[in-house]
Amino acid sequence: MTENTGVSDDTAAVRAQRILAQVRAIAPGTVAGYGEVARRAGLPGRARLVAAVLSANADPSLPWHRVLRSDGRIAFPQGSPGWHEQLQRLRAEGVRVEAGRVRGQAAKADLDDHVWGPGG
DNA sequence: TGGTTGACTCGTA
DNA sequence: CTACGAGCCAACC
Repeated sequence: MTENTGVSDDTAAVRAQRILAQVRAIAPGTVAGYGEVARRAGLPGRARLVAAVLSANADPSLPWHRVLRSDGRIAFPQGSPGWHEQLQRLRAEGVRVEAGRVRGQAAKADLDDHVWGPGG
C-alpha cells in the first residue's frame, strides 16, 4: 500500500545525519568538498544539501570548517564573519589557506591526507 | 500550491 | 582570471 515508491526510508533527518557523519569523518588538518561529502554520504549531486545541513547545524564539535567548495575556496563570501572563522579554524589545524583558497587543490582528504596532512 | 533562495557544481565564452 | 546559464534538490515563504 501506499507504495514506498522504492525511495527507501531515508528522511531528511536521516540524510542529514549521514552527511554530518561524513563531515565528522574528515580528518583534522584535511579538507573535503561539499560534493565530496555528499557523495560519501550516498547522495551524489547533493552538494547544496550538504550546505543546507551545515547551515542548520548547531553542533560546535562539528568540523564544518573542513568543508570547502570544489575550487578549494571557502564557501562564504570573502570577508564575511563565517569566512573569517572558517579561515582561522583551518589555519589552526595546519591547513595552508591563501586568499580564501586552500593551497594546491581542494578536497582530496583521504587521498592526500598523508601528503597535505598536518606537517605536510 | 507554487515561486524563491541557497555555506553547490559544471560547461561554455 | 571573470561572467553567465543550466542543473540540482531541500527548505522557506
